[in-house]
Amino acid sequence: MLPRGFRSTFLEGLTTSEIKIILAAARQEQISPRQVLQQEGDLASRLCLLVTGRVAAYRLAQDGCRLFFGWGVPGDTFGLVTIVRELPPYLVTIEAVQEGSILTWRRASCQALAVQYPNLSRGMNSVVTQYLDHVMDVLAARSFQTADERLMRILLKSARQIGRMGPEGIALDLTNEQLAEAAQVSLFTASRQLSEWEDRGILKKSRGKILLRAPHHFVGQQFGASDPKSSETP
Amino acid sequence: MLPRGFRSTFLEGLTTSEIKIILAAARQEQISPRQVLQQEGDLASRLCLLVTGRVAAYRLAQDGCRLFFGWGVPGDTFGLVTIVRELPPYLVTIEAVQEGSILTWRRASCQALAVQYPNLSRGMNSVVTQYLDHVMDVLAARSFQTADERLMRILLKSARQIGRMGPEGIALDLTNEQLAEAAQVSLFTASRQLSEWEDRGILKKSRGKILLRAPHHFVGQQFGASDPKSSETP
DNA sequence: CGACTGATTGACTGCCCTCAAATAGGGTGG
DNA sequence: CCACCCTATTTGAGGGCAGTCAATCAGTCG
Repeated sequence: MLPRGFRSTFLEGLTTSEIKIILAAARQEQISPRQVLQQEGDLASRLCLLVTGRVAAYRLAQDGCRLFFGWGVPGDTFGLVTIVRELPPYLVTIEAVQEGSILTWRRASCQALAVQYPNLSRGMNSVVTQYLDHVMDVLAARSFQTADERLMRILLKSARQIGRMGPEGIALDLTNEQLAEAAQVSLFTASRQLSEWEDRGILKKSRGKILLRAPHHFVGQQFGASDPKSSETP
Repeated sequence: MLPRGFRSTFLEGLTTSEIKIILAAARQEQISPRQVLQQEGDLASRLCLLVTGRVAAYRLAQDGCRLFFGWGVPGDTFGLVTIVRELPPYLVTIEAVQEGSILTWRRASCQALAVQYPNLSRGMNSVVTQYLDHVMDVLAARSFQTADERLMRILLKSARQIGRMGPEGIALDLTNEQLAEAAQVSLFTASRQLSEWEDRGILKKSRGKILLRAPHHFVGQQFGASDPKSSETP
């Protein structure tokens, strides 16, 4: 039911047999680009585990501007708000950006499972905590970093999350627009900065794709962006 | 042990007798201004419930700049990361800004309680989810609102959280500096804007205090800042 | 070979931060 | 009661980062 090598914070700490039971309670579903898995504000009725594919998490401002929070990759979970008591609305919109598949649990079902398996409950807690940490990082970046630094940050983060390792470097399937949105930078600023980096040989651009050449060369250089936790080298 | 009328998301859904048992496992402690209850990055060893007083939650940037996330008021809980599995670091620093008192649980103790009382586990989940929602709101404000709008947003939010109702309006114990930090605005921008609002009669300033006159007059006026959920009037 | 979407480039603008210097509160000690 | 100090606050001038706008260019797909 799950691909080989599948890892998920959500299921961490559970035994194989427990996982089997929990998965048995789920429904599998295919997803396609532009499909909305959950909509911010709708009543939270189900919890999703992304099995394959890629999704985007964002909020809509009143003027229609999207506030992007991050990508979701296999192993990530959405709609965790489902298990709190008062039938609350989803906090963010989740939209598929690639073909893929998800597992879903209905509200009652995952509440029951959470009570029965404390480790599942803890897993959910871990996931929400990770999201909290991540959003605080994004806020810190938005507050203290320049547009260029944020852009590099996103490039490196995306490389780790959705990059495909190749002989010439790490390939990313991202348009300038997606990159700009993720880095909270205007489309033009992104284009300019990427061009400059291309001139410097740091990366190579093509339509809808970025090739990061040997990112280890410039990780942790002047960009405090890579990973604040691991950059404290004693 | 708890003041009359004490409410906390953390303890919601628990019976009185359950609460009694859970509180019995806690240690009470007094806190004073500038005292740090937990430090970002330290290993999470205890969970705190604020009983009385006021605290601030923030992160430190590498250059020492503080990134303020919000106030904590009685009923709020901190260090929830304590209950995840891998003995992780605290996500934020919590610092007292007023005299007050807290209840604390040690790691092992609250993990055991969480397993025994699923409703406590759910309560923790609710709290973390609320924080996540809040931080996403702050990020949205930072991204889409002007300095003035953010300032007004903080004024209104603070009024609800820590305002004291009086005959002339709502009194807030906040310095310009605290306000500026919370709104992610420079001290000077804050001062200027507050002066303008004072001229318009919207508020009255004195050293370290703000008096909001009849805030219902300008809530939801040109400021999309008040409360995005309730401002969607059909 | 069009048509469409994605990307580029330059010029301009504006919000808001920075810096410097002055001003005012409010408590303290004489 | 007054002089004093420390901190909070004000005000103006100047500048820079990055966003907006408009127009053009390039790559892909039918």
